[in-house]
Amino acid sequence: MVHNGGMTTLQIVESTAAEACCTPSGMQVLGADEAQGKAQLFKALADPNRLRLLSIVKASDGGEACVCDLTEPLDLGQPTVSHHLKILVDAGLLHREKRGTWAYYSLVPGALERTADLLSAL
Amino acid sequence: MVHNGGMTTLQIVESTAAEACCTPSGMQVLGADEAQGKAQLFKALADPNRLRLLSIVKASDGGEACVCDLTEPLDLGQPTVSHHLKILVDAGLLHREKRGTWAYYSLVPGALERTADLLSAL
DNA sequence: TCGGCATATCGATCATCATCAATCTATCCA
DNA sequence: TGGATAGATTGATGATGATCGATATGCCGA
Repeated sequence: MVHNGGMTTLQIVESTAAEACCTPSGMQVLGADEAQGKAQLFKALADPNRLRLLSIVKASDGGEACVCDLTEPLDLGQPTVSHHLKILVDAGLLHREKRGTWAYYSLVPGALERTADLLSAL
Repeated sequence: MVHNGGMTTLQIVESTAAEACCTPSGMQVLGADEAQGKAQLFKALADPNRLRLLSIVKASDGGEACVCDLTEPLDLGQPTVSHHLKILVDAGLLHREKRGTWAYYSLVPGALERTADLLSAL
């Protein structure tokens, strides 16, 4: 609100869900739909155990780890770890590959960097 | 877990709460305390309305905005906006300056960039 | 000093989330 | 084929969070 009686110059840019992840060129401030999608990504990062999962996977030999690698260091039950991994996969941060009995998780290349860019581009 | 019967090579590095935000040089994976602190920061970003608040403040004239600038575009009640702003201030992302009756909020310089760096450095 | 305005805080409510125990599915091996 | 193992799914529970109405605080102008 401008206290000299003038109009505010802010422009709210709305967008459809389909284009929620690509930024319109003329955008001034984040629209509701884009904000929703980006918040979803940060929600995936807003848990200490999920941050540790990403860190352990990144530091693991070969850049991948299976669930049994991740249960012990986090001191969580296997279903809970599996649940967190699913959230990270759904967010596009982790990749899941099943080989035989084991499921191997690895970082999606560039995903963390793209997420970081979201912040600078806010 | 290494399936050839050998020991795992992962090292968990713990740290006290006091040093939760500075990364020890020899660190391999995120310890529980560091993860806690970093998750707290991402929690502040994990809400679409708070992302829009940051975006509006950043795009505002002079880089600052008061609560009455922010209530209308978000279509939220004033107490709710005030609540979100407090979370962003507590997270170190926004700065609050009271001038007369109005409270002006502005981005903490470099805060978003530092948060982005947390991701690349995971 | 008083009334009005901007903002903050409080208390309650409803929704979301993290976690676990139990169970299910799929794969491997004997 | 049957048992064992890795991982996913389900259902329940306790905790955390977003939102609002009501109220408190603090500042300004008459």
